[in-house]
Amino acid sequence: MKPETRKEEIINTAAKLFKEKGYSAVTMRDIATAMGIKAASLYNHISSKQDILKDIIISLAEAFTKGMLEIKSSNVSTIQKVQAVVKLHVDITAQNTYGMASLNNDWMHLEEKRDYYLSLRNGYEADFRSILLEGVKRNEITDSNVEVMLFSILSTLRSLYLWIPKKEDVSPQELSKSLSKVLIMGINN
Amino acid sequence: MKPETRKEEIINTAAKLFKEKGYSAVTMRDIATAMGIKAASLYNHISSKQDILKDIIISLAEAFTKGMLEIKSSNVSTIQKVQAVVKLHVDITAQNTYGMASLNNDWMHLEEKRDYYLSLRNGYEADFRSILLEGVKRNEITDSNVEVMLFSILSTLRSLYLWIPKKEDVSPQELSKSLSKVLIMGINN
DNA sequence: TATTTTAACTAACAACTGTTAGTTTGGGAT
DNA sequence: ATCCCAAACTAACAGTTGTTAGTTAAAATA
Repeated sequence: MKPETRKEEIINTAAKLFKEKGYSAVTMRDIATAMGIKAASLYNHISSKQDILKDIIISLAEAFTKGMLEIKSSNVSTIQKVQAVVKLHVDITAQNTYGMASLNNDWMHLEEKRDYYLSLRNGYEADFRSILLEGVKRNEITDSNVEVMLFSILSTLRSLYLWIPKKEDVSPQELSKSLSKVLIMGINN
Repeated sequence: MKPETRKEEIINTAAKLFKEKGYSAVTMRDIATAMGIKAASLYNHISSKQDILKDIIISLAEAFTKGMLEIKSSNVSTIQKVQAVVKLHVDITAQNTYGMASLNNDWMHLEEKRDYYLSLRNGYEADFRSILLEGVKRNEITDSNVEVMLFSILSTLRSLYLWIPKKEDVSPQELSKSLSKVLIMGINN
């Protein structure tokens, strides 16, 4: 089913530890011990500690960028686009909750790739903002503070990695649906 | 106006650095250099690195607990209670954005005080949950997934520390108001 | 003026960090 | 049987870590 390579095993083990303690607090010896080997053996598969972080973060960031590109170019209502963004986050996060922790909290420790990551992130935010602005223009979305809406929705979606593991009984489909409802309709009756 | 003690100066400098790189990546020498002194000199004022973290986090966590206690015991509508919770977060965060970063991201490095922090945090969440449940019972709040509402609102409020510094032109009053509106009424038109 | 306190300093420590070099082991291909 | 190679190992490195001990200069107190 899943012929996981040794390198992928290292990356997944590291991501799990990074989520618990953060990148800087995890040592190569921690990762190795968790796998039952010695730290030096890790270097048969990866080139540096930073390389592990890069592999975790960049692939996720590119997945988000790719997903946003499809949503942006789709010909549907603004509400449907927002629902698609919610689904994108739920799906990617459900598949890799550990990696999402690093994406959110450890990106500043990317050295060479930091600027590239930030450009992807800024582009993503800009795309989402323009979806919302278009929705206001089309009268599909309240004409109040778009920045606040953007911030509120993205904050919630970026925190999913903390919450999904605690609610394993909820399927991604259900979660996307109820989350979209709350974000779009609010909580009042 | 602000007769800041040397100890407070250390704590504020540390909090700023902790926000940028995380607790583990900041060294005592980093903190000292930022203040123009040597690392060993810090120990005339604080007892350990962990002690700095504890001072940052516990005071904030207790401020939230205290604020929630007042809201819980106030005799107002559920919507007004939610608005009060939003205001509580905006006010505390606006006053100490650096510390809020540690509260959110570095609490796992509290050693002796970790369990105490977690008990405050869990109590806070439980109180907020019971406010929402009461609102559903009173028909003030949609009878859909309360856990999703709780998660969504708290995620947004806990991310304020990232957003407030970028929008310095927005006053806490305005922010509380527009944020409450988005969280309660949603974004649809 | 004499004395105590505050808050800085230098020097050093033992432990830990990421990483490299060189070696060994065992299984698959020739 | 021989070779190859992936993947583990041991040993060690140079630099960094939080922290302590002991000292010093200036400011506050007596």
